[in-house]
Amino acid sequence: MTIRDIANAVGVTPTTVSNVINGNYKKVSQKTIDKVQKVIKETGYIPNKNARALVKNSSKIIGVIFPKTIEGFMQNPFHSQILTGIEKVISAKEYYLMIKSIDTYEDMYQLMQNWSVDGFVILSLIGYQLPKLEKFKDVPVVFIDTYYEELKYINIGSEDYEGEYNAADYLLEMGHESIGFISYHIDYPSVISMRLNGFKDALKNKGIPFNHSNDVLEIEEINFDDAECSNRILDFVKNKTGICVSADILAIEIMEVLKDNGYSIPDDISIIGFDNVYLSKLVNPKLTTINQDIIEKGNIAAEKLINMIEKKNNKEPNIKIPTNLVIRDSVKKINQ
Amino acid sequence: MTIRDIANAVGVTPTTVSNVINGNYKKVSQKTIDKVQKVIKETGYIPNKNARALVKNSSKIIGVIFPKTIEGFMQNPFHSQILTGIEKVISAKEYYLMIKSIDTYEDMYQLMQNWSVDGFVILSLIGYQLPKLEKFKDVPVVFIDTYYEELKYINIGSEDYEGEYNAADYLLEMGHESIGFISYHIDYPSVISMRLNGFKDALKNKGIPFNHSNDVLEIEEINFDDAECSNRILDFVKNKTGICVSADILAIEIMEVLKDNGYSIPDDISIIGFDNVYLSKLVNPKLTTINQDIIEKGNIAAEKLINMIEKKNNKEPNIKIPTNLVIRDSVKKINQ
DNA sequence: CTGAAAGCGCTTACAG
DNA sequence: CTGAAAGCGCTTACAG
Repeated sequence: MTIRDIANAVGVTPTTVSNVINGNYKKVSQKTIDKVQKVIKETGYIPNKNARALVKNSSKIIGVIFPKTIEGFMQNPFHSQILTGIEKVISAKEYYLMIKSIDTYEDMYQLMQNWSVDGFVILSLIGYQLPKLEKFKDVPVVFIDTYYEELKYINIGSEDYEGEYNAADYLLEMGHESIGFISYHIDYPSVISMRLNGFKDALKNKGIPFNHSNDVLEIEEINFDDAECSNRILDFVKNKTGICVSADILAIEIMEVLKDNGYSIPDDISIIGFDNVYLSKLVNPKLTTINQDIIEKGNIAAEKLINMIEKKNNKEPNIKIPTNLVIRDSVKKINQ
Repeated sequence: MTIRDIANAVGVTPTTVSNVINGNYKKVSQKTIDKVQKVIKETGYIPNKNARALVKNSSKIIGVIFPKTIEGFMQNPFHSQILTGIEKVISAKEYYLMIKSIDTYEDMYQLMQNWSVDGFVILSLIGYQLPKLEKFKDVPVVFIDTYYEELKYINIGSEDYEGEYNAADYLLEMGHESIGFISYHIDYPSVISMRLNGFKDALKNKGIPFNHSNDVLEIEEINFDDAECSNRILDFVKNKTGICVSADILAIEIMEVLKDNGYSIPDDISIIGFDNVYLSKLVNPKLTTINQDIIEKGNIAAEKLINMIEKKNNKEPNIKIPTNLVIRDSVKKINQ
């Protein structure tokens, strides 16, 4: 069933049918509009989007790009919450959602040109991976959690520095004097490196010395069956009373390792996370953490992108989602 | 940049370029193939997929359909694990992934016809929602976790009946004699109703009476701040020593409610879940549950669908992923 | 207000 | 082995 079939059934031309479908009502008489809409309704005709995209060079498709991760695409609860936020807005605004997890930007160009994708949301990609950005010139892009000095595109981030500053400061205020920072591999600049900066400055402002090799532990992946992995953590923790972990998921796994090795939390060691994922209030002890509204982050990213697409507006400002401390049960007050 | 530009640059016609792009090598001399590929490489030309989809009436897009849920699209860890499995296969086979969460099937038809989607994976939809299936005749569809007698399409499910039978039987074997079943709203037939059947038959085979209104509790949604919700759970649990919960996520929330109300698990009450989501080994106590390989389920769904698309094969058999009991810390042995 | 015609960028018989 | 031509289903100036 094509636009021509409808035209024949009504007794008009495809031009006229196209005009009513596209709401160009000034060009068509009310009588014709009614007839055409009636037939469309009766037949259940749906226009072919490929044909339309071909001629308009625009598809109403929004591409969402995730980094390929070890544990797999959506296994990261942070990613799935972001996607929840994005999907909600995209579907409300009647766009389509195409998803791809990529290793390199080449894969993304393909997607872009292939389908005349109208815009992209790009998640958590490391700055130095960014290619010459000129290639994007024509397609609106919104980044999420990407730090990159030369980034010419809007980024939706969080108060990473401020949040981790507050996390460390809270530990300090609770009487901890020897605290450490644990994270996944640290790229520079990145969400994690900004959080580390916040951690360092909190120490500095309280006059506590910082020594990277003693106070920072990078972990690729927690493997519960790997003694070496556990040992690195146990070793790191030995002379400390509190730990800032750069992400809740990692914090929760570290708590598991510690508990499995006889540590009691927070009595033996205090832990504070970051993100406030859904999980963090379900674990034991409930995780004290830094909250950010992840779904809202997805919402904003999608809204800004659609703004850029529809208003041809490329000067949307960067946005930082606020963070705040959520006190639960994983940090203990130390008597000084 | 179009196929015509490439043709001009090489000094051939679009027909020839199209043939080398599509691998019709018998129709082109090696010399020409080389020249065309060289220019394509140099220019970074990527064919327009919309044009191709328009003429071939096929897009290499696979649509994945999720039910709209209260908590939001990807907030359900079960859904995100399925998607992880699907995405892996789809991207390995060089298909594209379009995602939509829907309320009704109408939305799905749109997607299908709009983009000439090659096939669908449809998740967790309730049988009675299914429309007259003839509409699908032309498009391969794979269902996941859909029970429907007249389902003419392949379904990838799990051993829901067997799994819950084993869960209940395990509780019984551990000496529990008064046990209940808690789930979200029960549709018939559905994953949950099949699990309930397994629960009932386990009781029956041990000669224990079953009374629906006393032994089954349906909950729409856990609201931690709603006293009425907590009270229903506390009430239900009062005269029981063990509970089978139809899904880990729900089991974990119920444990929270019980713990908040002074229950100690498993000492005061034993809980067993279903699904073995990632979370279940991170909560306290670690949840005893029925394992199913959710990612594998996604993999299989995508593989079967692509088989159907490429082999024009509609006779793929239904598949049931096996389940098995995973004993952790949320069930206590009772002395009789 | 309506229609004829060209064109979006491909693919595919068909002729040579 | 190569090319001319038609067509996929739309939209969009343009003429009337």
